Amino acid sequence: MNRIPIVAVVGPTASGKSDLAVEICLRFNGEAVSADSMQIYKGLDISTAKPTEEEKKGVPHHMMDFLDNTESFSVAEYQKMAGECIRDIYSRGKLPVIVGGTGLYIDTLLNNIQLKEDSFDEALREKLLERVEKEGIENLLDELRGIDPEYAEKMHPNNVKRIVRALEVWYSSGVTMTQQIADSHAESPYDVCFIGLDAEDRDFLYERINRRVGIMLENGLEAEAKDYLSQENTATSSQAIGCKELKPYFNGEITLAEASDNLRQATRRYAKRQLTWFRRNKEINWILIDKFNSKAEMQNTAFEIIKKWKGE
RNA sequence: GCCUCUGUAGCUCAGUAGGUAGAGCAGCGGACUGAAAAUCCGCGUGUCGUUGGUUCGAUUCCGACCGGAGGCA
Repeated sequence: MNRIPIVAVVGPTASGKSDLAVEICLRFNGEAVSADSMQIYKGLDISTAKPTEEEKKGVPHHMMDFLDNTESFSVAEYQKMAGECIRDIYSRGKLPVIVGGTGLYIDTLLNNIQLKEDSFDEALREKLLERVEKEGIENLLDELRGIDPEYAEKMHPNNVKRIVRALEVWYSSGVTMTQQIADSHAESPYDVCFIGLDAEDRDFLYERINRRVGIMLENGLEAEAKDYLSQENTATSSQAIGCKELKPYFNGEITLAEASDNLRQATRRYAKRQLTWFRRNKEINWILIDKFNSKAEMQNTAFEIIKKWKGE
């Protein structure tokens, strides 16, 4: 099979992915495809650190800034839409460059994980969540033990989301979660060159995060959050770091200084979880951003990795 | 200069009637298959300021010194 070549730039927030992706696109005639569960939304420009038109340097960016924040979204839709984007970019003779920090989206897309059409039932999920309220989670976990003991074994009773989801899969499709995962593997139509950004010194990354949050506040994060909170919004976009942390400040419960500390901390923790996710991908070529004297030097290293992968 | 208080984890502090110590927060590690910037799980990381003394044994008792806070001059 003729696989589509793709470069994927991954890593924690504030590591410089967007920047590097633009440079890679310019150097290798590529177009960027965002893999970020929050940048898909219109608005939230500051809090999701979307690159500005100036920063995009004329490079087309896909899967970004297209969905109204009243709409919910999920990995299945992402996989479908991003897959179409990739084929389109490739058909025009250009290199698709995936860039983002949402590990689930990236793995599902690039590993071509097969998600069953009929294993998804939102109404059923609501009912199961009601049952959790009424009967308690232990009951549902017991039920799962009878259906899919292997998966239930791995579930902690506090893990309501996954227990409910496992039952949802069973009752909607008649297939256990364990079986669904086993059935989901398929050959990937992509030939991927993974580039991961990280810092050797964690504090270096955290400093960048702290600074970035400060800049966001200077650039009007407060107004953006206030505006966002005044609208209706879905579960998906309301999970973004930004509004959540500023809300108690708007309600007069904490000071702005406390809110911005919380904002920094939430972002640091997010970065840590992203690293945990990406570290298990052994195909990633890691670039340590604090080992370079200049941005150009770091970019060059990435270029070399891509050239080698292309066989140039 | 004298007196008093104080020094224990990255921070704020407990504690040990002498048997090398524990909470909160911070932090670290992991999981993740249709909510994923979400959600869940696990982990104290320490020359108990330094140095002598008493003691089988000192973070704990005593002395000196160093650092910090306050008071009297």
